[in-house]
Amino acid sequence: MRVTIAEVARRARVSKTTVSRVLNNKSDVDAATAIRVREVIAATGYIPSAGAVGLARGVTRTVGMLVPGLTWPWMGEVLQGVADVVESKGYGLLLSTANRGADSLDEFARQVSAKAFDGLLLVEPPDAVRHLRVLHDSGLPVVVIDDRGRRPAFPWVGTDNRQGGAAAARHLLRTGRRNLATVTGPRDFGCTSDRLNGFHAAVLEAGLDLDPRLIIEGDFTSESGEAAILQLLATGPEFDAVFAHNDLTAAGVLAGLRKAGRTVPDDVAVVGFDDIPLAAHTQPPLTTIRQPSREMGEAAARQLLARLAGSPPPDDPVIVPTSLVVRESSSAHW
Amino acid sequence: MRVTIAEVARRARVSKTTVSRVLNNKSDVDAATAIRVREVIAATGYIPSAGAVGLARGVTRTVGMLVPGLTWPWMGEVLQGVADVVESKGYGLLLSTANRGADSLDEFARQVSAKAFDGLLLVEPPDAVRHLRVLHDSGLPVVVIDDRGRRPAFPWVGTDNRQGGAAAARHLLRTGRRNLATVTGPRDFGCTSDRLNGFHAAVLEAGLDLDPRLIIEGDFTSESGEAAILQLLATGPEFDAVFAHNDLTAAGVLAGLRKAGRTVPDDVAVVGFDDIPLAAHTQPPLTTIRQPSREMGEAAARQLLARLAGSPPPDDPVIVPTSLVVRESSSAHW
DNA sequence: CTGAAAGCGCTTACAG
DNA sequence: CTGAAAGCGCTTACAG
Repeated sequence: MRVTIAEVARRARVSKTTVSRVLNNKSDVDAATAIRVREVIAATGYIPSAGAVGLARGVTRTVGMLVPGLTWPWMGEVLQGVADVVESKGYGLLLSTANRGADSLDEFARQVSAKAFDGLLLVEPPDAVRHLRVLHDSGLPVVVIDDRGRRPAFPWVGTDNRQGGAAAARHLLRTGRRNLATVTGPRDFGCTSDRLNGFHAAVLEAGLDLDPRLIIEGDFTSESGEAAILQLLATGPEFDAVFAHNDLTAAGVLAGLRKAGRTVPDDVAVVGFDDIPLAAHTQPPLTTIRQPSREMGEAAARQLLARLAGSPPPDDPVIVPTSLVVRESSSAHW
Repeated sequence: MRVTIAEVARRARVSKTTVSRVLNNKSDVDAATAIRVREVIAATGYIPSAGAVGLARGVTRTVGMLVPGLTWPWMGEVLQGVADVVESKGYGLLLSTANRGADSLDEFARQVSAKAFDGLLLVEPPDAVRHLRVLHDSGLPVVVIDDRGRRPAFPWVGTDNRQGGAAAARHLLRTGRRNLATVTGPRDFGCTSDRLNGFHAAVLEAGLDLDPRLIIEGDFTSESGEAAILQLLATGPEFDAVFAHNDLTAAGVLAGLRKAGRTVPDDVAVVGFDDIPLAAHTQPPLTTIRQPSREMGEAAARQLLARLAGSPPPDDPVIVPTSLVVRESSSAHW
């Protein structure tokens, strides 16, 4: 039989009110009484029922997290960042997936309405916009973790895609490359245009320009990277470097170059984006722009918990900077 | 203001009892009354509070999941498998991490005691044994997802490591390899001995044997794979194939062979274990024994939900079979 | 077929 | 410093 507050009260010969007071460290309890109650608590191993506390207080000490899918390469890092701060504050983490489309979103909307959590972390899903109305209406605190570079109506944390694109260009130029090709992400993603704009701006800054024929749209898969390279080699002008908008695409670029007999980095340098685990194990290992997934998770969780603790929503998004990770796919051999 | 059952009852001019009945599809409600109540529910968007229902029913419709860490390469697949079945049954998933050591386990034990969930999925953590006592005592239904090949005291789902090891050996022998080296996982992991035993048995079956000098203990990191190869090349007998006990180690093996100037697969064939995303992108792409992580997650979740629905605990563990994935690191060029 | 009442396990004014 | 009582939002005998 589970021990309840009533049982503890009985054994300590006090009221439930008093037990509740020592449980919550209210100051006005006689020292001796408090000690007696604490002894009973320790002896019985009593832990208040989360559900009952939640109902009485109107708060669950749980945060929800909705992710588009769990198998994306950087999701583990994001989750770990979130879990670390959420757990260290004694909150629970209720995880939901938008993996099964409308069904999952409906199920999720139920959880929101059922007040199953106090706040929500949202890793921006493809098309949840319609469903997000529920969130607004419910007045639930939300922080979005944005991997797409859209500008949501909620507080959000993102990374500096523009800056990352610029860093890629500068690195390539610094190591002597002049004819830069790009395999982008899907055109309608905000991060794609940010990465491309930053890349372009840095090239202009150096007094050079990008050849539009060397910009190919990909879709973030390695297949699209390989296809882009084969197309460039067949029909495009010469190039001595490729900036791929993510590492998977870059891996495809590497494969395409290998098939075509081009050497990396001697003939062509390759730079990716993300720094997923894969990047260190391609051949050659991939130079890339590290996306700080874990830090983004941590920052988002911290921001949400701050709101739950009463802070007002921040005016500005949190932007965690990218960083350049140099590996062999771009090292200058000259 | 949140709408409650009382509000619905008032608007529908019935008692809360009746509303509760139609909510839970009890049969004995007048058809017309039921319709009226449903209309009010639809009009107000009423969803019962999860916390209140849980308190009244003594059940949370949430399952807990404790994982050693979120950044392991195959964890995403396991999580997705679990999430898919848990969500499809309308359960919530409360995720906890043992990442911060004793602290996290304590925090987790509190959640268990606080009855925050109805059942638990446990991805076997390094040393949670001591803490697991809480679980037993609490009478909480538990299913463990076992990546270590230990034999826990709970119902569990695992994969057939022995069979996987055997498949690796048979594949290598079938493609003409005769001098088989192995880089194992840590010696005290059950999966290490299972994989090694299966491998060895298949070799014996073919009328051959393993040279003990060609068996090196690794620790599941790519560094250990690379180190093992360099050591073998320096001091060991010749070999024409390597079976690494996971893909990360295999990636290190590939790197070591490359540095030593050995060609894969011509000089040496390499087979890994797991089939993490990396495996398709090494150079050459890695032949490996696929560990069915997602299926394991699904199976475990299904089993747990069955128990929550009243099924007795199964006598036997669920063993999801491995499968051989042939890529270029082992294709016979002869 | 329907409702009043008790109960789930807590917290929180309120009164003393 | 302490306790009786009401309340959080549901469900479930019980009675009719």
